[in-house]
Parts: sequence; C-alpha cells; structure tokens
Amino acid sequence: MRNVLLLYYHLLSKRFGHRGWWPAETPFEVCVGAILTQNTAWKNVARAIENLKTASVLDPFKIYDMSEEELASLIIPAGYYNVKARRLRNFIVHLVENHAGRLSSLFNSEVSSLRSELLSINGIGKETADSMILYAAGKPIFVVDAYTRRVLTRHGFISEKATYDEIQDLFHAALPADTALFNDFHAQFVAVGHHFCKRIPQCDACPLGGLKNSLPGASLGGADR
DNA sequence: GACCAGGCACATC
DNA sequence: GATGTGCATGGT
Repeated sequence: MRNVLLLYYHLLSKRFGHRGWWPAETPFEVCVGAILTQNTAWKNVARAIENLKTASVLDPFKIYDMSEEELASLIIPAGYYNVKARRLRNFIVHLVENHAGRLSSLFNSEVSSLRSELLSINGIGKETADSMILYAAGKPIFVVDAYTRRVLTRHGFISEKATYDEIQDLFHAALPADTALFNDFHAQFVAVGHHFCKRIPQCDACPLGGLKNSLPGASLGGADR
C-alpha cells in the first residue's frame, strides 16, 4: 500500500505540480472556510468569505459580537446558512471563551488532544477538524474528503463502506507524518477530483487513469501494509 | 428541472 | 451500530 500511495502522489504531483494548498490568506480564514465548505462547492464558499471580508468581520471577536442571524445573512451563498452560522459561532465561542480568541493558543497542543478538542465542538466533525489541524495549525494529519474517498473507491483500494478512520489510517500507516506531504497529497486528490473524477470519470485523460483496475488487489487490510 | 458539491448532527430502529 | 433525514445555495 505504501508503494501504491507514493506512486499516486508521484503521478499526481507530476501532473498538477506542487499545490501548497488551501485557498485562504490566514489560519483563521482556513478555519472559517473549513466549516463553510461542508458539503458545498468551494466557489460558493468563496463568495461567503468575500462577504465577511467586505463587511470587515473576518475576525474572531467581530463574529463573537454578531448575532447568529446577522452572521447567517452574510454567508447565504455558502448554503445551509442557518446551520453553518450556528456551527461557525460554536467554534468562535469556544475560541474566544477558552483561548482568548487566539488560534495560537488553541493550536498549542498535540495533534490528538487538539483533534479531540475540536471534535467536542458541535458542528465540527472529523474532516473539518482535520482540515483545521493540517491547513491552519500546520500539524501532520491526513484529511479524508469526498475526493479522496471517490478516487480510492474507483480504483478499488477501499470498499464503499470504508470509514473515515480506516481511510485515514491507510495514509498514516504508509506515509511519514509530514505536514508538507499531507498538505500537498490531499491537495492533489482535490485537483484530480476536480478535473477528472466528477460525476462522469474521465479516466482516460486522468493521470491515474492507466492505473485504474490494473493494480494488484490492494485494499483495506491488504498484504502490502 | 434534476443532480451534485471538499459534512454534520440528530432521530429512529 | 447502521441507516435515514434535514439543512440550501449556485453550477452543470
């Protein structure tokens, strides 16, 4: 599995180049984006974040002082705006009331305890927590998202029923705990998912297309781990 | 007009 | 623990 994943990374980074990724200017913006992008196309999230910037409220204390309704009205383009306003507020309230609004304080702990802390906030699940840890805190944890799952499923690596933790463990077991590697690898999955692995997979043009169905029975629990 | 997009919590069985 | 459902906009 290790070799296969490294081969994937090699092929993807050769095709797409180094991504060095998450489209945000600050760690706080990453956290906001991580919540807003839940089950939502990034283009819509970008509009919502732009609204927050235009209103000059992309700041923990500013959002803390806003009503949930006011916040919701600014993030309408991201969809699910009522639930997301509540989730965003939950995160901000935790940040302000437990860490004086400072991400450096929130992030000043080991990956596992930081993850537990984030998961304890209502509205932050595994992917959202891991995105914040990797892309905002800069700590090594592999983010499993719809693109990752789709590509691995289509290539027969994992069953449709594989859980988040099982997929994440594949990467953690196979790769060194390297923030830059995890960052770029996940970004490559997003890129290939975006370009070639949508509703109708264009496997012929995909840099991984030639590998599809041609790999040895690598799968969860396979021998190559 | 149907289907989909970088989830998550909650209800129900 | 597995499965179903609500949440909502904007692009294809």
